[in-house]
Amino acid sequence: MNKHKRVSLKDVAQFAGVSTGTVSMVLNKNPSVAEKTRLLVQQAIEKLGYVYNRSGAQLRNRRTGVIGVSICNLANPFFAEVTVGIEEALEELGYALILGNAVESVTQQTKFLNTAREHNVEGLILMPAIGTTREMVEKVLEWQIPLVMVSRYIPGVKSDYAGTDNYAALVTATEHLLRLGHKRIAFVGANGQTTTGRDRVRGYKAAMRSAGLEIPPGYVVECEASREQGFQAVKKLFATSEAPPTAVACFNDLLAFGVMLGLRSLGMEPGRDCSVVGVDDVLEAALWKPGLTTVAMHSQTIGQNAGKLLRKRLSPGSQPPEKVLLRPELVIRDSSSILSS
Amino acid sequence: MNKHKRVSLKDVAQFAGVSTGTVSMVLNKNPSVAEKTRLLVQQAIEKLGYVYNRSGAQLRNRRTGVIGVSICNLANPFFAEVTVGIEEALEELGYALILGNAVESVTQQTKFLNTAREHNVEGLILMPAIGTTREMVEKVLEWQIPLVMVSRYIPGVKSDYAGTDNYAALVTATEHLLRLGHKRIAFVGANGQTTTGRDRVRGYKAAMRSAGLEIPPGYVVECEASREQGFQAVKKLFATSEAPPTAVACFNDLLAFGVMLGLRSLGMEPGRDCSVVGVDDVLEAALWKPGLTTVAMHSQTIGQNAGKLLRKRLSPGSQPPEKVLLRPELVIRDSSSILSS
DNA sequence: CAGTAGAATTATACCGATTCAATTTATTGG
DNA sequence: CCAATAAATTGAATCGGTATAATTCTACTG
Repeated sequence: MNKHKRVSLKDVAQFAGVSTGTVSMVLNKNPSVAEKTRLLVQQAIEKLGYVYNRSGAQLRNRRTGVIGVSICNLANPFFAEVTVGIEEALEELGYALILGNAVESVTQQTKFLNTAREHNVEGLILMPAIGTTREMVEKVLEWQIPLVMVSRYIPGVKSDYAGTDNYAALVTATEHLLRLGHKRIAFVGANGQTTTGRDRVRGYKAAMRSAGLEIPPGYVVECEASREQGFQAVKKLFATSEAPPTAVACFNDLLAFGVMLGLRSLGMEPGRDCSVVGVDDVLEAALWKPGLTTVAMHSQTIGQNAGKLLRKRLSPGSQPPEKVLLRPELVIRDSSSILSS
Repeated sequence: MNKHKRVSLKDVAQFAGVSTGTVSMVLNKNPSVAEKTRLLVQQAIEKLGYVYNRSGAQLRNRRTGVIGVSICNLANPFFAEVTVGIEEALEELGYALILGNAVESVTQQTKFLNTAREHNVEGLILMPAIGTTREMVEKVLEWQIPLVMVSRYIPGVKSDYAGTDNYAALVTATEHLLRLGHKRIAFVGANGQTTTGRDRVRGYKAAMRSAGLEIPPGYVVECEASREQGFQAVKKLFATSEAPPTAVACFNDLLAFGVMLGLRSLGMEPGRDCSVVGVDDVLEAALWKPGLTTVAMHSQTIGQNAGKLLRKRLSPGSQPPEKVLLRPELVIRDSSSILSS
């Protein structure tokens, strides 16, 4: 109502004829306030159009109700989906998210983490950007702010972690192709920059090895996880190898999309002439033609788990760091099929 | 360094042997502090490991350095990209973003906007969720917090707005097809739930009308924006109409991909037997065979513009609300061609 | 060298809520 | 009906900065 000066708790108290302490208790649903006065205060709040001011509160009682979330790359649908899960889990508990997009730059990431600290976040969720070192994270841990790492981890760092088993994901994907009779299986998207990348390549190699298969040279294509790079990778794969692969396991769905498009541009039909398997099961995967066979990483659930871990960490009593690893799940669609010939 | 009690500005002042006011001035880069004392204070800050506490500051000087961003649906890559742009523009100015994902629910949206207000955000950026009414937005405007709407708008609401001209996008797309000689042009993906949807259909219809063409019944297909729906839409389009279209303008690229696949499944080659045009210019568009002719909407730039508008609105002096509409840009590839026959 | 403009610094009230010991009011048992 | 106890309320100190008026320190002029 009032145009110029914001209504403060003091104004409400005055209007209702009680003390500020009482109003505060009403706002915090303190049971030791009489029903009669509670109503009185509530009416005053209504009447004056009072808006709770967290700045005042948080100064006194260190609780800001804010969580910092550092995202390695928000433009990547996978991490966007993880973020959705985090938001969902924490919003429910009344927390607000302050969010930073590192765009895979540790400088940006550090800058954001420092800002978050100044804003007195009660907890931090970190999807480490490429190049994040153990030292960096340990410095943050010294701040004594509850920290949960998500999706990627940093070896040796003692902290909560939520993710999906990347190693198992590529074992699953590769074994699926093996079961369909494929033997010449390539891997597109090798990338040693993150744990995610390293674990996935390891999974692929392990599955091939335990099937007793050699990986021909050139079958492991290093590249970034984008559609274009997948598109390029296929060309390389089919141009140079004497014996072209009959199936391609990809680092993630984005790459798989690129690979499928690349196959088409070479006159091959994905799923028929060459099987393609992705990882992530982003929303789009089901909408492709052919539908992409992929390994669901449950991005949104990862986010929710991160939220839950943080919630545990925020409540009093200190437990040792916990790692919550989801089991990846094979989703069979039409981009993979039995090897014919 | 200190383990238990956080170092405050007062501690720094004491250690450096100056007053709190001086320390505050150093922190705020106030030029009227002597170089000598500035260094002294800086050293003390370093030594004690002081961390700036915004809670204290914002209480006094109403500046929180926080902007609230309400996203209609973060899982949608288009809006995620817009968010990236917003982050980029505001992070640069030292603002932190508090973020809410409405998931297309006005209840969630309202809840978030209220929280943001309690957190004393200095500005709000709103991508309205489906079902947002004029009344809702006008209530927010009454809060006197600078507000910028993005991508979608609410007719009749007086506020800053950043987006790309959706009407022009479909005029451009349709006129491109008309120039190629097409007359029987269908539209796939009509959807009246958002201004985006309504404006695009309007653009298509206007272009057809000003070319003096009637739109045959069944030529405007209502459906959701997914590949699968595009795939289905084509079948409907070619099954029921006596005179099948020679070109299809689509609500967005995703649908266009579905349409292209649908055409193939009917034995037609997109770009040769039927032209297809999309909207958005997602990364994939260039990789398809044939490359998708589309209208670039520059999602990230929209976000940056929103950030810039807000920055203007935050600086003193009140101008009338401003609408920044990007000009969509036609990107011609191979999915559209001259009408032969 | 006095006088003074200007630069640098300080002291203190203040922002808006919370907290908790102290006080007032209500309730109950004898 | 009073004392004892429980319930409800109050008031002032407090959190950590910032603003500003007042003050001290410098440097320069005539």
